Amino acid sequence: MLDMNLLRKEPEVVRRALQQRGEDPAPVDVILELDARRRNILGRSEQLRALRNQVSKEIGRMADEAAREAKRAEMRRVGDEIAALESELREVETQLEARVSELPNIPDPRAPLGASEADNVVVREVEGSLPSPRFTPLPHWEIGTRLGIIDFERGVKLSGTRFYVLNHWGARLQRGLIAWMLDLRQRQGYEERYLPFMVKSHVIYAAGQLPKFRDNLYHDAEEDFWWVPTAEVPLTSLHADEILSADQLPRLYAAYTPCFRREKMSAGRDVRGIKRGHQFDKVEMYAFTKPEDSDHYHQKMLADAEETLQLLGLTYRVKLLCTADLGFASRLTYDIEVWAPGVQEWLEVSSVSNVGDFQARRAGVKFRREPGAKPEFVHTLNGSGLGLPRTMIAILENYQQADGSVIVPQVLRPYVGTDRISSP
RNA sequence: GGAAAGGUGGCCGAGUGGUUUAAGGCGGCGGUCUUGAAAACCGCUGUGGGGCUUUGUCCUCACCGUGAGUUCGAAUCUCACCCUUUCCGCCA
Repeated sequence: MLDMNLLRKEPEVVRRALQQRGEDPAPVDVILELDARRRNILGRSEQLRALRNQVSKEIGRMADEAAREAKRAEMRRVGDEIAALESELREVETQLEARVSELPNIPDPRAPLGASEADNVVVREVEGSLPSPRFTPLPHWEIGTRLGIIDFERGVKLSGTRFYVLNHWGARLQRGLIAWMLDLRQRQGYEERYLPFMVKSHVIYAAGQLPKFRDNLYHDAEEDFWWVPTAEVPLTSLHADEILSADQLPRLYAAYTPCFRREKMSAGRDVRGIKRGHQFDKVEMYAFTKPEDSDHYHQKMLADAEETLQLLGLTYRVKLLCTADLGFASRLTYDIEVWAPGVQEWLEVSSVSNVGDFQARRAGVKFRREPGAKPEFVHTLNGSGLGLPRTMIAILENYQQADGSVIVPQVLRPYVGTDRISSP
């Protein structure tokens, strides 16, 4: 949610932001109009309320019954007027909020200007430690099927397209990765949280997934429950409507959750393999910081995500997203892509974003610099650390051997329980 | 799913239609006293919206779980809902 004061005082900043994102700036004018109407109606209704409050007190003290009844009749009319104004006010406020809540965040000036994802900027490429193979690497769906660790057919039997079953070492590899990543996050200073996988609609809203991205979410038809599309959603509201003290900041969290996405936007894309499923696992990093510290923790979070790939020995690159590719809530985002030689593709395994106060404003997360000081909104940051299926793809494809087996990366061996996967 | 009790400020807790401008206490902050601290005493101490010939120790509105209603006036009365706790039932 953008600050209404910013919209009033510097509407051109918001218009420019929308243009940079490739969106229509027209809603800004609609919003300013609604805001002016809101304040006009509010002023009139409050004046009448003040009058009624005052006269009501007088009525309570009056002795003369005739005068009393006259005042009562007068206040009945005032009451009707207030009711009319307030129903008008509610309508305007509903529209205003709907419009403002659909505005995306203002891009950071450091986000490169661009028209599409083609304008994202590669800021660094880091070579992994693995020797290049002397054979043509297979894609992970071949490796997984041959080893019997990924069962696409039974996934489809149970739940249809974009689902799969992991068998034995496949399941253990994923579970080991999750446990290892959570332990790594802890060493890096993040506190682990186990979270609800279904949340109320206000929680989805606070993270910025509603109202705009309703189509990509699974929703329980009978109750007000939404399946989380990422742990970022419940983490955003972990401190909703709280005022933290300055010494409680920063708060760094890590959480494992499955993620559920309808993928309506990418129907027919990436249907092969495990790259894009309706259900996938992820370890997420999240931070609440003072505004002046968010840049620092953005860099830390990026470095922490990168360390994951370094420890796995994988080749990756870091991209700075251009204004057109930036997520709805984000001001500045780095994507980390890992090289997968089987599918011959850079796979996005992490997205690390500084959201500024955008989500904090929606969720109502504030802090006080010192006792008695006026509460301010915190900044929030989120980063994948990492998405599991794509990390699995990278491991299977990079660590595959000529004989069809897959070496388990050194750091994962205690977690997975084997050095090499050569059969189910 | 059934029954009962309950939901008031950071916390505890009083408050059944108008001196409530939400008592009182705890906690927090500041001060007096003290070499320092404690104790004692004094003062301050919620959030959000709106306004401006005075940006202020300013004016005003809203908020006592949520929403609707009754009333000139609601924390207080009515209705619906939500949540919490305890017990019973079912259950991993």
